[in-house]
Amino acid sequence: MVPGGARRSTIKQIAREAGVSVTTVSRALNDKPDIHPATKSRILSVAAQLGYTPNPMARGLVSQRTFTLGLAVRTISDMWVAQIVPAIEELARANGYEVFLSTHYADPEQELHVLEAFHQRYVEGILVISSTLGDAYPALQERWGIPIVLVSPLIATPHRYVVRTDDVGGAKAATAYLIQLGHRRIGHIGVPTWTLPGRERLDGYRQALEAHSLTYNPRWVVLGDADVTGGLEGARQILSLPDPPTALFCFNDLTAVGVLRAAREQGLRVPHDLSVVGFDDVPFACYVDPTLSTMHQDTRALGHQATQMLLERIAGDEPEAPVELQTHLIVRDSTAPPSTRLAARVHVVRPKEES
Amino acid sequence: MVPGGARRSTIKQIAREAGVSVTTVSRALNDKPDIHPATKSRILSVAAQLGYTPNPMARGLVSQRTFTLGLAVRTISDMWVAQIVPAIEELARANGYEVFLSTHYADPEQELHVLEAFHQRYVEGILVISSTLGDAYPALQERWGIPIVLVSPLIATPHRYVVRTDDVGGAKAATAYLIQLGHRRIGHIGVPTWTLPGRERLDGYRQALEAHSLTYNPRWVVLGDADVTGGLEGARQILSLPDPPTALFCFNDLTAVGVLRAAREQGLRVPHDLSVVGFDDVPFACYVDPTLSTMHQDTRALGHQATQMLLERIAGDEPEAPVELQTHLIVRDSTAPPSTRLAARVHVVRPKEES
DNA sequence: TTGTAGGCGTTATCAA
DNA sequence: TTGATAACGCCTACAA
Repeated sequence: MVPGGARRSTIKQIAREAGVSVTTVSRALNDKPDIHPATKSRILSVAAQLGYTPNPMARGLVSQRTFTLGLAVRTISDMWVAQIVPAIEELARANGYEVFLSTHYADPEQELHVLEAFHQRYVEGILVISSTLGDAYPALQERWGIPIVLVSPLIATPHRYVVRTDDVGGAKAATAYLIQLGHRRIGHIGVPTWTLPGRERLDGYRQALEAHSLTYNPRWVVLGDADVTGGLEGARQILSLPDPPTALFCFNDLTAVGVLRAAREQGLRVPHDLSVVGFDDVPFACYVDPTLSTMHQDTRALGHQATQMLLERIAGDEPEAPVELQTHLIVRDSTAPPSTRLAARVHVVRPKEES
Repeated sequence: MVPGGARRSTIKQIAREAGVSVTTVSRALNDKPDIHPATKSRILSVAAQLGYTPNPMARGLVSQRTFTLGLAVRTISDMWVAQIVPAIEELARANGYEVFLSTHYADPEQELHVLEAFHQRYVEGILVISSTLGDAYPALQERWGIPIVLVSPLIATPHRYVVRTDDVGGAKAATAYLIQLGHRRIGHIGVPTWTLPGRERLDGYRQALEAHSLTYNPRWVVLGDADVTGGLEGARQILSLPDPPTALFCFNDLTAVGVLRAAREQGLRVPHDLSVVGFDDVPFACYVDPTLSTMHQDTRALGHQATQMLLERIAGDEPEAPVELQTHLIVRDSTAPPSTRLAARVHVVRPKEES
């Protein structure tokens, strides 16, 4: 870098310039009592004129604080995550914290690396979205002496400090909604049950069926990847059954988009021939065709609450935990009462020349 | 936090434990010469056993280094950005740097705040994606004494240190491709020209038309927002013209998705009645229906090159700058040779366009 | 090959 | 109301 511009002013310089001691400068800068208003304002103006900014390292060295948080996410290229992150960053920043961001790609080994790197950087607290370390957190916390808060863990964990979505409830509500529309044959495109959300959304789905005395048909349930391809393949499989369901509750909006494609492949019109409900309510849910009915997650609240919890714990308080946020149903165009395929061919809802 | 786990070991403790001075410990830890292999290994094992991690603040205080980078992005909820960020983070981390992430929402005031916060945190360098401060960077760099590197600035800038995409070239290639398919009436759904990408993609579009002796029809160009709604509204306007184009080159994939919806609204089949080309090649480009032909941007390279440039400048080197990365066309299902449907709606066909 | 001493910029504890 | 002075943890001359 160009030399010359780099030199920073210190309290020592301010002290010299203002004709006082560094102690007095420190007092003025930190709004401490026992200082004459006149000297204080003089010092402040000198500081401003010198463009002084305190050195966080020097400060941290004595105060043992870094005002830094670590944030580990599975990937940033996930719209659900991408909505949570800014909420965290904003609240952290509003409290004087800066946040280190890192990706763990749902790999426990990588996650541990990331967390260790955070610890080495003396972060004051760690936030993990879609955590995969399960049992490890209480011990890590204890060992490192810093609080760890989990947002929607991917794996079940004994850790108390968790902010998550009520997946069971959301899945139940989504399924109940389909039942209420009149569907009796409802399938589920899910993800493996070793993941917490996968298991719980499946559970919610089953509970809703049970609550309405509908029998659970395992052939209407396919567990695959939590992306478009997963939804596509799962739906292909289910829709080629001799007795396919008339509605599908999908793990998330991505899988729902895959289902939409599969339906199109098979010449099924959504929602007329097939109703589809997603989960998450990511931004593009209202851009696909048809727009997606889905369970809305308040990602902003998720981020805020988690950060809040972390900051409270850093402050030494004991926040209420765990926190579970509710979802709510967003009805768009991918759901409707069931009809038979033949009837569907009579009504032309949308011009659809293909197939 | 639970007390007890918090205490960190220091070189002083290691020194005591190993029966040497702190200097010797420092030497051992930093691979300095002039130390007996035996003492070194003894010290190292003590350090390991104590779970020692150097205090970056103490270290930074003397070395004047933080090994921290600042990364300001417009928003993280943009798939294009979300692809660049991990590339930056990975390379930074591989070089021992941690990165602070912050959002500026394309607001110059907020961006300045963010950059100032970075400066106050003593970051060693700053990366800005979609920067909006235009003229300010050289002065900020000079004043703060730290390098700033821009990734695809939103606003034209005299700043040298820029890594960007060849927008003109990409737009030209996209348009040329449509021409080559046989289209003679090609429109553009763009964004305002006070943005650099907006202006350059429009320029590229016009250059391609000119190069093929096609006249530029201003009514076939609508500038709006760079999102789905922008594309939707722009396409509605253009497609309701008495003589609409048979192909549209869109500012990005989002606007292209909007165009797809508008086409559907009007009962137009893509690509049969209307060809659509996007820009960016974000992941969902191959999930929409029809899948989107688009100009691929190498977001990974964008992030890597920018980080590389920044690290080199931090190291005192003078990297080649600016860097411009090429795009390449991805042909999917949203483009085809023109057919007669829209042409039929044209009342007067100028002979020139028929050729 | 090792150790001593000084300082990085700041805050905290005392005494003046 | 102020100012020495001693930390905080680490590094780097310089001395031994």
